[in-house]
Amino acid sequence: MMRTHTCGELRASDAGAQAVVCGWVETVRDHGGVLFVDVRDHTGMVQVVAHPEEAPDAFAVAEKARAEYVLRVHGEVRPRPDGTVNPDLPTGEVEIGVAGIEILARSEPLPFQLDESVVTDEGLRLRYRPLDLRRPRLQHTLRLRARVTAAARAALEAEGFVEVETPTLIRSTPEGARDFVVPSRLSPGEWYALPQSPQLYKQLLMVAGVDRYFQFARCWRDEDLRADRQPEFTQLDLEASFAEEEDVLTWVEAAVAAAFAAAGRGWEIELPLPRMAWQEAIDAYGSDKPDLRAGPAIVDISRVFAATEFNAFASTLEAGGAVRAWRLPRGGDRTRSQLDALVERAQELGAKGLVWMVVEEDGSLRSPVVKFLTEAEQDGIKTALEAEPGDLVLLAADLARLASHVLGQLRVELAAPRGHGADSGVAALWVVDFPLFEEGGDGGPAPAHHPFTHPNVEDLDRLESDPLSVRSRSYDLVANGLELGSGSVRIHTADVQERVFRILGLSEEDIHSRFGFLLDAFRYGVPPHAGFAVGWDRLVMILADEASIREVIAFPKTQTGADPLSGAPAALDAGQLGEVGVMLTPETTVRLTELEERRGRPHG
RNA sequence: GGUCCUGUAGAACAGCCUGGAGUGUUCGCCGCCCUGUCAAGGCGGAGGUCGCGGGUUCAAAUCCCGUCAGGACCGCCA
Repeated sequence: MMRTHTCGELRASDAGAQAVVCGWVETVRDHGGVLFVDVRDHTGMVQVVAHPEEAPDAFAVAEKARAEYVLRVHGEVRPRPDGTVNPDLPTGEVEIGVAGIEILARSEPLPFQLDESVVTDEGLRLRYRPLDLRRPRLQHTLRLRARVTAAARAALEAEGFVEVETPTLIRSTPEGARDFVVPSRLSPGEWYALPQSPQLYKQLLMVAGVDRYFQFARCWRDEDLRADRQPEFTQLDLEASFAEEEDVLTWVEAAVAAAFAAAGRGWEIELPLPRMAWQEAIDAYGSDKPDLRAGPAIVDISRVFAATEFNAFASTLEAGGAVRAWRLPRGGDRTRSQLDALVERAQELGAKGLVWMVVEEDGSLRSPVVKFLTEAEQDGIKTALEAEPGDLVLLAADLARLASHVLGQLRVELAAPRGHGADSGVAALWVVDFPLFEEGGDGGPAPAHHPFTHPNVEDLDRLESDPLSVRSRSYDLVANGLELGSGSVRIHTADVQERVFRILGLSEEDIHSRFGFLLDAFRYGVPPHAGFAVGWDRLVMILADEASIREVIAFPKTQTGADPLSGAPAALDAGQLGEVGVMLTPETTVRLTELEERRGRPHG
C-alpha cells in the first residue's frame, strides 16, 4: 500500500493512528535540530516533524528534502503540542511524527514559484503547465469542472437524453467560422475539416430516431483568440425531437442549474431564468449579451428634449437619432480628467460625443452643458434615470443603436465586476426573439444564427418582403455579459427551408454541396426538432470566477494559437507532407527558414 | 489586418518620462548557524545577452525604427 491517508484529510480524531502519506514538499523548515516538512497533495497539506533523536535515519533523509521533492512518509499522527496548533490549516491540529521517509523523486529548482501570491508570466506558466496545474487554485478548477460536468450529464440523462459521439474528421462546410483542416493520406489533395460544432450530425441523429441527444463535444474554430475564446473548446451540445422552445429552455435550465449547484458556490440560480427580447437587450443594454450585474439599464430620454434649444441634441433628434442615458450609482466622485477620459473612450467606440453630469448633494446637476438645458429638461433627466445625489449620468446623442452601444460598453467597463476573486455571483437570462437574418458583408441577408433556424411563425409572411424584420425561433443563454450558448427550433419542412435558402441567395449547387447530405436525410421522415449548445468552458469560467478561459482548460493555447508546452504548431518534414500531397509555397518556406534561424534549431 | 500594454538575475518587480559604470528590492538557489516552526529565523555567497536587430549619441536598459514573444481589445468568431 503506497499510502493510508491523503495529506489533507488528517484531523485531531486521527491522533494515535499510524499513517503513510505521499505528496510533494511544499516547504522545509530546518531548525538545526527539529525539522518540519509540509507535504502536499491535491487534498491539502500536512506537517511532518522529524527529530534526530526519535528517528535519526529518517531525519537524515528529511534534511535532504527540497521543494517539490516527492516523498512517502510514515509515522504516528499526533496532536500538536500546546501553542503550536495552526488554525489556518485544516490539518493544523495534528502532525506526523516521522518514523521513516522515502524520497520517491527529486525535483530541480522550479522555473517559477508555485506561490499564489506572485502572478507568473502566462507563457512561462504554459511552458511548464504540469507545474502550474499543481497549484491549488488550478487543482480546484479542474475538479470543479469535472464536478459540474458530471452534474449536467446526470441532469440530462434523467430527462432521457442519450450521449452520442459524432465524428471530428468531417467535411468542410464553408459557412461561419474558418475551419481547421486536416489533409487526407488515403485521398491526397482532399481534406477533412474539424467540426465547428456537431450541428449537422445532431440533426441527423434526430432523423435517426435518437429522440434526445447530448454530448460534451470538442469544437474547433480557426479564428483569432480572446480572453473568452480558444481555438478548440467544449460545448454541451443537445438536440431533441418533438420539442419546441419551452422544452429546450427547460432542459438547458435544468442542466445549467445542476451545474451551478454542483459548483457549491452558493450561486444557485432561480428558475425559470428571466427572458429578454433581443430588441430590448440592444436598446437597454447596448448588447445582445447584457450583463445584469452592471447597474441600471440605459434609458431613452429623447422625449425630454423634444423642444430643446441645446443644439447638439436638437440636431441629432431632428436627424432621426435619439438621446440615451445611463446612470452610474455613486459614480459622481470622478475627477475632471477621469470624466474627460470617458468622453474620449466614447469617441473611440464611435460616438460623436458624450455628455457627463454629476448629481450634486443639493440635487442640482454639474456638467459642462447644463447651462444649455432648461430646468424642466434637467428635472426630466433626473426623473427618467431616478438619479440620486452622488450619481454620475452619461448621455449619448446619436443613432439610437449607436448611442446604446456606446453607453452599454461604458456601462460594462465601469460597473461590471471583473476577474478572479470578484465573487460577484451569477446573473443569467435568456435573450429571445433574435432577428432571423442580419445584414451580411455583401449587403444581403445572412443567417444571424444558422440557416436551419426556424423563422417565427407570426413573421413568416414577411419572409420575402422584409426579411430583416423577421424574428427567429432562436434563443441565447447569457450570464454575466458572456454568451453562454445558443440554440433554436430547426426548420424541418422543405418549403420553409427552400424559402430561407432562396433569401440567403444560395444556388441549388451551393445547397447541395454544403448541406446535401442533411437535406437528403430530411427526405425520409424528419421529426420536428430543436436544440441548444452551451459553451462549457465559459460556464466553468463563471463558476470558477476566472477572467480568462485559459484558467479553466488544462492545456490551453496562447493568443497566437501556440502551445508552449508541446511546441505546437510545428513544421512537418518533407516525408510527412509528401504522404498527404502537400507542398509549401515559397513564402511559407522562407518563413520557416527564418523561424529556424531565430530558434537556432532545425525544423525539417 | 489594426490599436494598446508588457519584456531587466531562476521568479515577481523598481530603474526608462528627464541618456552618464548592470544599480537595487522581495522571493527562490548554494553554504554555515539554529530543537516548535508553519511565507521559520540569522549570517554569508553565487547568479545579468536589460527579449532580439538596427539607428541617434562622446555615451543607450533609458530616445527612435524594425522584429519576436506574452497579454487586452477592434476586425473576425453562421
